[in-house]
Amino acid sequence: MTDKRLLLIDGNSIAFRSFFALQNSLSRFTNADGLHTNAIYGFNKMLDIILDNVNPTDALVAFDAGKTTFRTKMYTNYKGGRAKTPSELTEQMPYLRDLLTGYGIKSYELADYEADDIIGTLSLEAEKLGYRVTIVTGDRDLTQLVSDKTTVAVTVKGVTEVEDYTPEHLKEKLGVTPTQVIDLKGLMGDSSDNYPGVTKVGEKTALKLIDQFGSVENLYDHIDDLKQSKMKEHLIEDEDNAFLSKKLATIDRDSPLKIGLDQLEYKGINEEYLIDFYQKMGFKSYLKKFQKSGGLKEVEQTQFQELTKANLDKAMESLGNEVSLYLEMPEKNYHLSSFAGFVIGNDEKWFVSRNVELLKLPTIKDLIENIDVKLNVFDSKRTYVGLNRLEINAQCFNYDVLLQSYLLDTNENSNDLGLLAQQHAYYNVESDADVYGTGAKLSIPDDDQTFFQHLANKGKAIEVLGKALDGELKQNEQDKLYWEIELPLAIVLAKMEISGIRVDSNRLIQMQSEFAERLSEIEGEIYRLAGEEFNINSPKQLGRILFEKMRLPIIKKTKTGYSTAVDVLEKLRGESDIVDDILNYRTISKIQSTYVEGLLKVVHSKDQKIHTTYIQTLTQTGRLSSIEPNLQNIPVRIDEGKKIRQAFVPSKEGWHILSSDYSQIELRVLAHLTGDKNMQEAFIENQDIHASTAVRIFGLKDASEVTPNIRRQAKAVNFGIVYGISDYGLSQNIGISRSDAKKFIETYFQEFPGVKNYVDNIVKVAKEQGYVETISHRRRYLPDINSSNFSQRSFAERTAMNTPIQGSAADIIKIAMIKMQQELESRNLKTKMLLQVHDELIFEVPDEEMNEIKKLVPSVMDSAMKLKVPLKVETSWGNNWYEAK
DNA sequence: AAAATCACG
DNA sequence: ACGTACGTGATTTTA
Repeated sequence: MTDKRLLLIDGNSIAFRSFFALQNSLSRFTNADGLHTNAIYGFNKMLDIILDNVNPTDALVAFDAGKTTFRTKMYTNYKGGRAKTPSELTEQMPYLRDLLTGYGIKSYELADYEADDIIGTLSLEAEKLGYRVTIVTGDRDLTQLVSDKTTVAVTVKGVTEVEDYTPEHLKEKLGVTPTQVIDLKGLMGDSSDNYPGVTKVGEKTALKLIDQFGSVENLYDHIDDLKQSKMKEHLIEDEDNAFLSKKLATIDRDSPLKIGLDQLEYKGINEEYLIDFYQKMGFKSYLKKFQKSGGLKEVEQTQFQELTKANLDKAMESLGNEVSLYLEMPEKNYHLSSFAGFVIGNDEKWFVSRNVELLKLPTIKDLIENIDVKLNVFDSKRTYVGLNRLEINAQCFNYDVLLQSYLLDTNENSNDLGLLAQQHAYYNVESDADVYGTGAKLSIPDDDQTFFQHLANKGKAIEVLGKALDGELKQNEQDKLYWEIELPLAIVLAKMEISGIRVDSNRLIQMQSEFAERLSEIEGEIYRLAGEEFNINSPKQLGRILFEKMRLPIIKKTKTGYSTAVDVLEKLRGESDIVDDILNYRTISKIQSTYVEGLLKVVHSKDQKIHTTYIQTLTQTGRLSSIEPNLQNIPVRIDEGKKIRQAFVPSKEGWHILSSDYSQIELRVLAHLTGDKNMQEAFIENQDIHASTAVRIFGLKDASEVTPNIRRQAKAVNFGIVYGISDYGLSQNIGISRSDAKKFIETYFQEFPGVKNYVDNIVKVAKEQGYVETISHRRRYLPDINSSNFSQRSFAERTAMNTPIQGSAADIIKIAMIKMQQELESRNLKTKMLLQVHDELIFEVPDEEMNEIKKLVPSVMDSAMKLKVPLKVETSWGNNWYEAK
């Protein structure tokens, strides 16, 4: 006897399972080279679980060798008609072999044979020698191999859960013996392998027949015993098929392998190889395991010295005119965060301290404020704001590694320098998460050595990466984008955040009690109509009331139950008065919780202002985003919500709020990018663009024939074009049939041939180069553009159309903001730029500057970039944001 | 942590 | 036949 345990894995089958299990997150699983990695990741996960369970002494992963096998010779249609394997999976197959090498597991394939046959042959051999065998597959056919020595683990859903088949389990579940699995397949056939079996005989019937006769052979020996039935006719007619199918289903347990059991020893993981592989694949979670076990390559530690008052002057003197600086603010919100310490230095000289007060001392402050000293940082906006809070005014930022990385690839924007460095193949700095912990456990180490070392490593990482990424930006022709737009913008944004916007808290508090009163009224009415009290905020409970208790028609379902979203409720309006009450309740409670109460929470008590944080390195298109709080989605469409804007007031008595917004900027960018003459003409002649679109697509004589409804439809078409149009989307949006929507789009493309041409071309460009660009060479990669998955590919195609439009509009307003800030400063104006809302800039203006500003702002904005059509800017002002509209 | 909903451009 | 409009963030409930 032996205590050997052999693990046999059906490689193709598990790869397929892994791929499809993680198909929804396909786009999240790509490495730096754009290779998809979901199947590899899933395979790895499965391996870990299986190895842990089986603890094998020997192991092998068997793969299918190619398209043709001895089975295709028997039956040409074997596995015919199968959908082609998605290219996203095919490209991963070679790397699976590398993964297995890293795990110390042999992989094997044999011409003319399938993985099943390899597994069948080896398991039989092993059984003879007394091994225990475990077979892992996603294919239940292999259960024909189970025995008292061999278990077959079939994946249930995904790859993490398996069902273990033993002879007993097989009997219990299907009532058959292992060899009868073959008879079963013979009778029922296999649609995925494309062999027929007997007509109209499925699993149920086949099991019944096997229970009765034991085998296909015996069944046909006694076929006359069956009483006359359709089934009997089919059995007789398809006798050949039954035997053929049985043969096809039979695993060859004597295939001519050129590998023997003695070569399958499971050697265990090759750490160095696997770490290298994981780094190539970008598998951070797997890499982490090694870090914990201490197996990861040693981080090269940067030398440092603690900075003190005593050595400060000499230290700064040694640094020259380019330094890297990292100011550690552990909390996310840097307007409020504590300061944990800093590192400053270059080359081999790195100085660290926990005491940020040192930064205020002359030599170091002078260095940072010296316009000739270049500062390399990670996140210049954060650093600027932090230093500003210490009353230090940073002057000359140079490399901002976060910003550079984001411009190179919008997805590489981690706020953790260590993680971001990894994405650029720099490993000599750990992630903050590893050194400081995360969530509730986040804390700066008490131990100086640990903390200082990490800071020093960060300084070095910035120095090395800043230079490297600068080179990459040049290669991509993105250097102007970085130096002339994004880097200067970071400081403009920092100044806007620091200025903040004054909020009249008393106004909000007054609104709070008004809304509270109305909410409780509506609440009472809803409870009365529903006949009971329940949580109106819970879609689940609301769904039960509306669709079960009150029996309103079900319009739409979500993953978890009934949908109660606005578009559904709107259709139910006539059914019961409760619907209107719910809609009202929703509107008001949204305003109350998110805006009235939400904003009150983030007003700084010190200055009665809100200081948002703009995120410059997040969106896929180049827009900004705004958090804590989001000041880019303050209500405006519904008057009740819009009143929130009354609480946004100037910071000084007698000043006004002024707002300027670009009119139709995205359609103007579209007219520019597409070069469409008809569209350009409309803008050059300053026509109402939606009306003129309506004239064209509805074949009207002139604008006088455009009714509001027709204009509304044309407007929806224009939006559709910008979003990457589909007939379905348009039909849903304006409530017309899909075929009508299709006609609209066709007519649109006839009338605007330049647009049609652009749409076709941009998709082609995206497919060829893998990314699209804005006017300023902002880049967005589209890894799914060649996907075999229709919906992923379609999504990528729509984003290919939309991103250059939305992104170029973002470029334009960013340029305008930089010029605007320059003008305000060079003219020594007191006016402050406060907010940006994608196509709109908001200022607070002292009365004496109003005349100048109301001309200056639009003129800077409309001249920000020269397009083939004019840019149009509309301006208004008032005592608060509500009035400035 | 994910899902549902709804606020904005 | 597939299953959709593009880009965001905050709040609440639920698993």
